[in-house]
Amino acid sequence: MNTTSCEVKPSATERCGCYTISDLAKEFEVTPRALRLYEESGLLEPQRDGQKRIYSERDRVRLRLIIRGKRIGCSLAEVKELFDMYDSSPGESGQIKRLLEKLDERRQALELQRSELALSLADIEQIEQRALETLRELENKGH
Amino acid sequence: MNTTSCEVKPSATERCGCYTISDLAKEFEVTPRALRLYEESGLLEPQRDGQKRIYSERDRVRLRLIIRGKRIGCSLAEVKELFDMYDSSPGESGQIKRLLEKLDERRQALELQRSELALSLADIEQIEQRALETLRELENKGH
DNA sequence: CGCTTTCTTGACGTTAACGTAAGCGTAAGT
DNA sequence: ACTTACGCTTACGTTAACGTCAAGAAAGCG
Ligand SMILES: [Zn+2]
Ligand SMILES: [Zn+2]
Ligand SMILES: [Zn+2]
Ligand SMILES: [Zn+2]
Repeated sequence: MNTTSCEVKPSATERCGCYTISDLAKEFEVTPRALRLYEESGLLEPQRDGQKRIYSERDRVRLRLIIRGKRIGCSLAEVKELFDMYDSSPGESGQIKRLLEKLDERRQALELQRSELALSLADIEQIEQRALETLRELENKGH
Repeated sequence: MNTTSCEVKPSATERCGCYTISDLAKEFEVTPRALRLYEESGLLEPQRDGQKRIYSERDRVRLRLIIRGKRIGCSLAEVKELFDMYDSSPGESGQIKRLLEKLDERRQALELQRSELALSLADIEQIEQRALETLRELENKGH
């Protein structure tokens, strides 16, 4: 951010660690609308300078996690579930164990995905081979 | 199917290769509604006995492919695209080349997915390790 | 001062892939 | 003949994750 309205008043040489909504939107190639949605879904909690949202470094880290989660097929609700557990766990060993269970669930899902993905790649290879054969036959006929 | 209304009149010892909508629905654990949607989307073309749909072995094979496609994140539209190309290609070398291109596209997408999936698994491992450490510390304090 | 940009809060629109009836016909069992 | 099961079409409902306006507030600029 680094504007006059920024509370932090950093030195000239270093960034203050504040981001506007479009700062993060550009950096992560998402729209401001998406960021507001993530907030509405309880995934981000930016501070306010008047009405304007001010995102901290922590928000930025979380946003990275959200996007990573989305890319592996997690819904926003699932991401929130993980965030909540991770937030509330420090201290409670029960929560940590539940977190570990959730992680195991997700890992199993991922490994299932991986094996199906391998099958699909094999399928593609097979179709490709047959298509290549057909192509060669066609070219031989051409002579 | 193997009913009196079946056109095929197979011998008693072998199945005729006809399936009702609920036959396939049960076998693949999808609803009849889904099968009708796949038909509406141009992915299945069952014959009719009056109004009733009669699915052939070919339809069954396609259904398997549809489901496999869905599980790796293909939309119905993408599946249809592949079906169409695969159907129209026999003979046309141009079509075959386009098919090969499409296959390459999909493989690239799959391999991207695979690498992101690997990253995610690594992430999970890391969080798991930290959680386990925290857990051990808590248990040590308990004594 | 007006102009432009960037932000805000609604609120409604969109797409995919079905779910969920409503209302009716047909077939099999008893 | 009555019931139960299954199937059909038509059509509206649902969820997720945004997109797309509209209308207005604050702030920098010449
Ligand atoms: Zn700042
Ligand atoms: Zn190959
Ligand atoms: Zn039959
Ligand atoms: Zn481990």
